[in-house]
Amino acid sequence: MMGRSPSSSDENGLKKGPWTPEEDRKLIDYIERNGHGSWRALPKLAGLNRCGKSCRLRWTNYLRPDIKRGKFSDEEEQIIINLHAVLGNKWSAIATHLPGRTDNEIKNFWNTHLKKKLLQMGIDPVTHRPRTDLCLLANLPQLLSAAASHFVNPMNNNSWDNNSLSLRLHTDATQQLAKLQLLHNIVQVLSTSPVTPTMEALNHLGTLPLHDHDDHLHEYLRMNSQFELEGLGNSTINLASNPNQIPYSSTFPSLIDVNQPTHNVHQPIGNSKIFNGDDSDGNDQFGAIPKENSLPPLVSVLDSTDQCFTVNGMENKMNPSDHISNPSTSTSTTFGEAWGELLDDDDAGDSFLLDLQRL
DNA sequence: AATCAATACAACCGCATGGGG
DNA sequence: TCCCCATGCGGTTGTATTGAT
Repeated sequence: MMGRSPSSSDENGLKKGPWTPEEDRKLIDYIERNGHGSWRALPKLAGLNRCGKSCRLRWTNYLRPDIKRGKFSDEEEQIIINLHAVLGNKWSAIATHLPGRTDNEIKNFWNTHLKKKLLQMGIDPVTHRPRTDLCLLANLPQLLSAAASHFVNPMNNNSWDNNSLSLRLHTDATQQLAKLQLLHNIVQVLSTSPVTPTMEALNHLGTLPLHDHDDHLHEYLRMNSQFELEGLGNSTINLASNPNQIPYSSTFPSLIDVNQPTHNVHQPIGNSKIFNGDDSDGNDQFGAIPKENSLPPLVSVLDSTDQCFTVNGMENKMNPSDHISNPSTSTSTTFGEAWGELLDDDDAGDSFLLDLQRL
């Protein structure tokens, strides 16, 4: 299709550049009859004026019969993102989790689509952590919009077939990773924002029931915001900045250690093993997470007086008590309900995020 | 309709790795 | 232990295609 000039050839007179249908046919015919054997010897035996390496690449990246062609599904996309967060640019390792996809295809898809998508979500595609080189508040609507689509439950997607149980289970695990990472991003944006209503909204997290399967979320929220989530009722939410606060990363690791190369830095959540492929021997896949990875402490609502914030150059003044004292206000209620939906893992996301956007 | 820029992706390059002698 | 060779892998390039102006 595309590629190098068809007229190019190397110093040995071997052809380079795009393959012709005739060359493809010769290569396929030979391999189907004889297997590839020695790639170096293959071109001569197959009647091809190509180097063995070129033949190998053509076969493995394009002609192999088990290659799955066409667009990446949402599930595949999610798996790639989450595996990349864990494995870094180990395209071949990622490819082992996506049957029919080549490392080259995944790499190209990452570079042309997913990197940009993550950037739009406010996530650094290298570290998978929130970007700090932009005005996060200004980008919050985009972040939430991206999150809304991100949280659409893939289990309800018709694209699953009956033979994809492994992929489905895998996605389930990576989905949890994705959620946690995105929650991390959102909380980070909210917690670093001086805008009072976001803190008010976060207050209502404390009233939410959590589900057994959301232990990680539970722990994440606890460590990030110092909420007392269990048996909270109407008890006070401690949002105060605490100098002794345990960095969440020390007990609940970020998915990514921004300070380390991405290929050897990641910890599984809790003790769970998430991936069962080639890289799950656990020897040195998961390293320690430095303390710099912690979120900044949240601002105390209780201590706050009138707070000023600026959006798009306009100064606003909010009295947090207006919101805290009235939990029935629409933003508070919808945030809490929606957060519950999010944690409920069913119809996660849309209403919650839309409500959050209104804050 | 023409031009330019952005995108997509096959293919290439060069280094890394592992096995055999 | 060292060297050579075959293959694997990740990064980059080059060009056809698509979209915007």
